[in-house]
Amino acid sequence: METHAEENYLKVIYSISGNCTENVSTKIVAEHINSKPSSVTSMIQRLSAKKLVHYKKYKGVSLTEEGQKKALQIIRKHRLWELFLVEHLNFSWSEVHEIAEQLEHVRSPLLVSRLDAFLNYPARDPHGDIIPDENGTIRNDDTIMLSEVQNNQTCFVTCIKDSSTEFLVYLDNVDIGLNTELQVLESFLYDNSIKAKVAGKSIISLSEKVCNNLNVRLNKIQ
Amino acid sequence: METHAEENYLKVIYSISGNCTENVSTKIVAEHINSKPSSVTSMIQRLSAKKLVHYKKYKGVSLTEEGQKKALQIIRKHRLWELFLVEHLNFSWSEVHEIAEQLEHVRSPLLVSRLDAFLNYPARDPHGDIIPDENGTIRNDDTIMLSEVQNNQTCFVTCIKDSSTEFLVYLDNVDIGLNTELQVLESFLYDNSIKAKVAGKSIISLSEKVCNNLNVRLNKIQ
DNA sequence: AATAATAATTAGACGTGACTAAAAATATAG
DNA sequence: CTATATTTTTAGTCACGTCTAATTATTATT
Repeated sequence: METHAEENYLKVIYSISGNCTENVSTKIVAEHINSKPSSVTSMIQRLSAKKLVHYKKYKGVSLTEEGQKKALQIIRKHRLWELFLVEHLNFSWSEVHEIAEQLEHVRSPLLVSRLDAFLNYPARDPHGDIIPDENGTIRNDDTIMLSEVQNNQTCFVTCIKDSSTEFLVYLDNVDIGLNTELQVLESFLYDNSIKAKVAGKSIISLSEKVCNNLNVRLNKIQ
Repeated sequence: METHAEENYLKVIYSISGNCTENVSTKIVAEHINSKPSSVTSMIQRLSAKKLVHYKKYKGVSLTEEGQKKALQIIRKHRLWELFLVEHLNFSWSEVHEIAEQLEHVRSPLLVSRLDAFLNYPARDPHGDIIPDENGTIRNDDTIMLSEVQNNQTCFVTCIKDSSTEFLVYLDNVDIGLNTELQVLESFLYDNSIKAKVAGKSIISLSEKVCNNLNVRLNKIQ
């Protein structure tokens, strides 16, 4: 049984390292969780004692199988609640993150499966992220980063990876959302920015950071 | 801004003393919250410093206006979530308490009002308790305790005051639930138990404790 | 390879919230 | 109205989770 804080650490470590479970530095975790490296170290040591992370002093941290499973349970809950909030309580997709951060810690396996059923066993949350199943499995898909798309190819946004308010506000401003069509016109090696046509209308420039935080699919229908 | 523990104390103090905000002893609070009197004292002192309770050493504790308002906000959330769980996620009324204890601490005024709207501004939760409004006001009603009903009067259960699993299991067992018809046949001064006809069918004996924990209404339709 | 810069860890402190054991106050009984 | 029983409070400890400051490793630079 994990505390809320422990659950948050697992979730953040997962979201930084992804499925590949590479080693993550104390500093990066601290930045993501809005705390200090020393706090991270002490928590990491506790998680290590619980065998939820692999940890070697000065060598960074990675999730154990067990830790990853727990992280994915939290992420599953987070995404199910987000979808509930958007679909049934009329929240917009940019408002739900903070509330879901709280709801994700509610402990009741039955509640999660009932919510899943209520939402009709959804595949993705309102940001387009795949919702892990009860076992923590994530269905494969053909999604790539916008930065990987070739010139003149057209693609569709499937996932906003960075869920910071700043990014969401930016995207609203340039009229990019889930399923928006993007045609890559030019890529600039100089700063890895691209020029793209948004929804067949406006032409704008997108920075490297933006391109790395948008996932897209080349074929329209999934 | 209160912690979860503080919120739980406010809620328990309210549910012991009720709207009359009478003084409550340390020991009683400790029993309700499943902790020790010394722990209660230290929390009470903190709540007192925050001006959420009136407290004089050795004289018990009562909620301030502010404290009562906060307590009612928590109770409002608790009851709204309980209703949501029963009406939309197919939980039975005896299963929801524990989950609602967690959901009630989710902090988001917008979420509460959206949930309220989603549930169509309900007046009562699945146990028959009145749901306080946004201002913490509880609508008056004509509910009395079963122990106050005269012989040969017929009444209908409006509220199960004790929400312990033991009591709920007991009620299931004797086929008493919300809105069940009860006809009081005899009252025994010896132990304040009564003999009653349940739903016009079985005749059973109900202890004083049971009679004090069931609220009823004399007219059928509220 | 030695030094400077950066990152990670430890040490020590603090607030929260609980506990036990002991002391103080209040209530009850003879 | 004492003596006893009960309740309440205080004192001291502990785990969680955070912080700052100081120390130790690692990495980058020259």
